[in-house]
Amino acid sequence: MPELPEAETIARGLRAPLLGRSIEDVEVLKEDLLSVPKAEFRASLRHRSVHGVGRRGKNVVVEVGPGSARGGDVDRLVVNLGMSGRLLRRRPAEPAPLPGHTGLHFRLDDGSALIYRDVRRFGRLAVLPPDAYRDWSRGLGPEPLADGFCARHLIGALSRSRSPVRSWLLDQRRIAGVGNIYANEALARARIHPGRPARDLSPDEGRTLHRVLRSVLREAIDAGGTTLRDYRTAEGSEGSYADALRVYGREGHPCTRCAGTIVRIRLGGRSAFLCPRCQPAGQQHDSRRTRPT
DNA sequence: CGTGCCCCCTGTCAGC
DNA sequence: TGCTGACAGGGGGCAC
Repeated sequence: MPELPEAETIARGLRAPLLGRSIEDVEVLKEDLLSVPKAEFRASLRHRSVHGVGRRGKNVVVEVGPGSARGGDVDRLVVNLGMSGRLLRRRPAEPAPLPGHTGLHFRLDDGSALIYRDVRRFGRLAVLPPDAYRDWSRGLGPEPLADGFCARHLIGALSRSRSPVRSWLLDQRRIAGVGNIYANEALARARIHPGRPARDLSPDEGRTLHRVLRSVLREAIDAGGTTLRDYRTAEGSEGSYADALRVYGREGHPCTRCAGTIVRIRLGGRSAFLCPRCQPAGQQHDSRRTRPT
C-alpha cells in the first residue's frame, strides 16, 4: 500500500479541503470494503462534520464531530488503503464521471466530494467510536517519527525477536507505518542484510537503523511519497520518492554506493532487495564505525 | 507468542 | 496474437 509517507501525504492533502465540511451523504458501491452493512456505515457518517484529518501508521484517520441529534462523541473514519486504495478529492465544479473501481463516494456540503477508489479491494474503511479507536490504536506499534520513538526503544525491541529484521520492520504491532519499500530502503542505508535476525543487530546497527529509518520516512514525506503504480496523492498526482530509491525494485541495477549489483531475495513470502556487498548476510564483526550513506 | 504459508483481488508484464 | 504464471506499497487467519 501506501505506507506511512503516502498516508501522511494523503492526509495533509485532505486536511484543508475537508476541515469544517459536513458529509451530506455516503454512497457505497463496493460493500466488501466495509466490515458493517452499508446502511449502518452510511448512517454513522451522514450529516457529520470533519474535525480533523490525520494518520496512524499507514491509515488515514478522519475525525468526525457529533451530528445534530447525537451525543458529544468524536468518532473516527479509519481508512486502510491496502495495496491499491486511493483517497481522491473531487472539486465542486468537477462533473467528471466516477473513476473505475470507485468503492465509496462521500458528498460534502460545499459540492465537493471525496472518493475512495481501490482496484484490488484489499483496503478497509471503518467508523470507530473513541474506545474502539483506542483499542485499535493500541494494537499498533509506536509511530517511528514521534519524538518519543528513541533508539533505545528500537534496540530493546529488536533484541527480543529472532525474526528477520525486514519482517520485523513490516510487523505493524512493532512499529506502525513501515512497509516493504521503506523497510528495504532503511536497511540498505544502514547496510544491514534484511534476513539477519533482529536480535543479532549490534547496538550501533540499531542506532543507525533508528536514524536512517526516520530520515528515509521524512524524506519520502517531503517527496510526496513513492509512486510505483497505484499510489496517488489526494489531488491525484504522483509522489516523487521513486527517484530516490536505492534498492527497492532495482534488481540487476548497480548499487549507488559500491557499484555492485542489487539482488532480490525471497523473505517471508515477499521480495527483499539488497546490495550483497554493502549488506553482508553474516554477522558484522567489523568494529569500525561506518556511517550510513 | 512467533513464524511461515495461504488467501483475498485485479492488473500488468515476461516468456512461450 | 494470445495464453499462463509470477508478481505487486497489505494484512488476516490458520497450523505448527
